[in-house]
Amino acid sequence: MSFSEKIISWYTKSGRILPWRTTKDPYIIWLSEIILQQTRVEQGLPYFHSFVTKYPNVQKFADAEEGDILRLWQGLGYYSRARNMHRAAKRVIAEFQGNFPTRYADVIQLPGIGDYTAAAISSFSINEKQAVLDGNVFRVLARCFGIDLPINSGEGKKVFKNLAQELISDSVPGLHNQAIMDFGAIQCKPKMPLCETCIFRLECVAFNENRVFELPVKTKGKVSRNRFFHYFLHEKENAILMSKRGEADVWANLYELPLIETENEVDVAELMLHHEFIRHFDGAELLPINGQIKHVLSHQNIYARFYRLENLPAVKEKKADWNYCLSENLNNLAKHKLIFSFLNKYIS
DNA sequence: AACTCGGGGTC
DNA sequence: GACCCAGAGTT
Repeated sequence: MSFSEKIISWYTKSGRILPWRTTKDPYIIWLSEIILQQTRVEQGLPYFHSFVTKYPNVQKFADAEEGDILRLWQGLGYYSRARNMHRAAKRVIAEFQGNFPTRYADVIQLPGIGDYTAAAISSFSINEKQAVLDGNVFRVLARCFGIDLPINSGEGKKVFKNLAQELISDSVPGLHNQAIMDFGAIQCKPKMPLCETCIFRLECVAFNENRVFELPVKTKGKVSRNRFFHYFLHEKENAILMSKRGEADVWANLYELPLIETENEVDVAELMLHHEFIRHFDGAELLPINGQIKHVLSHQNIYARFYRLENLPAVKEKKADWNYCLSENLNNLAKHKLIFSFLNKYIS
């Protein structure tokens, strides 16, 4: 039996049953694939259901407001995925007459769709022979074939891509892609892989050379930087002063509370002397609401503190991105996790 | 090639 | 705390 036949045989017995696997509709497949980028199946599942329900076809998606899409995406992270999806949907309407493309060469042109997602959509929808290369495939191939090239290097990506494309089934490439990814997720897991019951025990290079825990190899990236955020809760007549973030930084376009960022940790007295604080909130009392909250992102550690602004008759200089939002309308705004966790806890 | 972009699970 | 997850876009 070939590698492909073996892995498909494993999959038909032990694979997962997932809602997007029962369709050939490229739009539904696209929805699931974007949601699952760098996201666990269990984390993405509820979002998949809400998106399919609210936007059952690409026309509905294209017609939506970006704010509504972001709000539905709220809490999932990597928010540029949602914005790119909106742009992609509009282009499907304009350039493909609303028919979501299926060919690799077509879908890879759309924003938010790279090599992995193009291979997934084209192989799942029309069985185009395009091997997917995701974290699971890297791991399975690195171990089975004993490849120690870093998976995040240019050479490594090329070698793994060629190998994956060599191994893929001629007759059922879509099934093969599903199978190898499920195999990586369930059997050939990053930690505690199930080698004792593995169908590749006899030929797996890593297993036979006792190198399972060394593979795959990945070169380390830069260490996270630390940032210190100070958020201000200012309530006025059942409304809360909210701020919309810009395009450049994390959480682009999402709503939060007015923010002052400092280079280092500062206490309340220092914060009240900060030039931005004086510019906007001079004269107000500052009541710390909680201690320091550490919010970890993949590339930065955010140390956040929240303060209540008291006895502030009016904000002196209101930034353009600041607006009062009635508390009953807070749910209409797409907020990032740090903020909606805070609001859920401290605002009734 | 290196950096940036979230949030959550596992060990 | 370190690593990983159905990766992609920008510099």
